[in-house]
Amino acid sequence: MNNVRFSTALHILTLHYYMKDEMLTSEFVAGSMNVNAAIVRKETSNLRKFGLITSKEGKGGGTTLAKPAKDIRLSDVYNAVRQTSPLGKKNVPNPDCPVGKQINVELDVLYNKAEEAMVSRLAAVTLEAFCKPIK
Amino acid sequence: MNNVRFSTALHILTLHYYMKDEMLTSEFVAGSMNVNAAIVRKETSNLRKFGLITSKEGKGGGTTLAKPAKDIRLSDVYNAVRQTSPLGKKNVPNPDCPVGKQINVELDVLYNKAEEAMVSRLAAVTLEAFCKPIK
DNA sequence: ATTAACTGTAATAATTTTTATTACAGTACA
DNA sequence: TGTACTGTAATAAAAATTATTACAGTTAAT
Repeated sequence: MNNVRFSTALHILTLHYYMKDEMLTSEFVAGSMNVNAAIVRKETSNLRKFGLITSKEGKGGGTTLAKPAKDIRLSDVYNAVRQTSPLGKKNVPNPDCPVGKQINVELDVLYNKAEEAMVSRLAAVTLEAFCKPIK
Repeated sequence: MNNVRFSTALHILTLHYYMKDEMLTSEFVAGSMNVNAAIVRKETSNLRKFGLITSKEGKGGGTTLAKPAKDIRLSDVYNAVRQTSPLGKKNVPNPDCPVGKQINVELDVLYNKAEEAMVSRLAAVTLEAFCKPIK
């Protein structure tokens, strides 16, 4: 998961916080971020599926926060964009080797513990708290 | 950092633990892992730089653990292979937007906190503890 | 001293992942 | 009925990751 999605999603949400309850277009958001508007739409669409954004189609449409920033935790954002483990991918080892045969089970357990620790830390931060220093 | 390096490094170390103090060749390790021997050598070479492996060149050479498995923490392994943040990359936002101008500073702070939480969790596990269940 | 079996490392090719671009159907407002 | 949006898919471009090949340098054994 070496991509820009968490950063992108959080930028989108932060911008919405900054702009109060204004409806924002993907074009506008893309401008703040220097990325393509289609990418913003793809991500807002995803965030909507996770209940963080509401969107309105058609003329005068756009997106807003689905709930108060104090009720959005950064772990929610993480879960919305999460693809693979933060510790990376696993090999497909040789099953004829005792270590190769068993290691991925242990790695799964470990990866889960490590990720959980990180996610707990993210859960301790609300969108509001994150946005506060940005004036 | 969506790669296989942490998994690879931990596999290498686990195999050494499993094989006691035997000197292992990159060919042997690669066989357990279904990867190329040159990749194993690249990683053992890196682990050596971080003091986790000792290696011996020439005929009869190979690698061994540099210290007892109980003295190796999985955070050491993480630090040896770490490249980018586990939360991914950041955008290069528009500096003419107030949010775009400030967000990366806040993201840096957040990314560091999140990563630290994960690394602390890894530090709580020794190589020995990780390897124990692998018979 | 020569050969064989290793590590270390670099160059480069192949593959996979990520991001950008383009296009257009569908929706809503004026 | 036109205009301004979102949603989404297809595809191209770029970047990151992994595999392969090659070979110099080292050590041990004969």
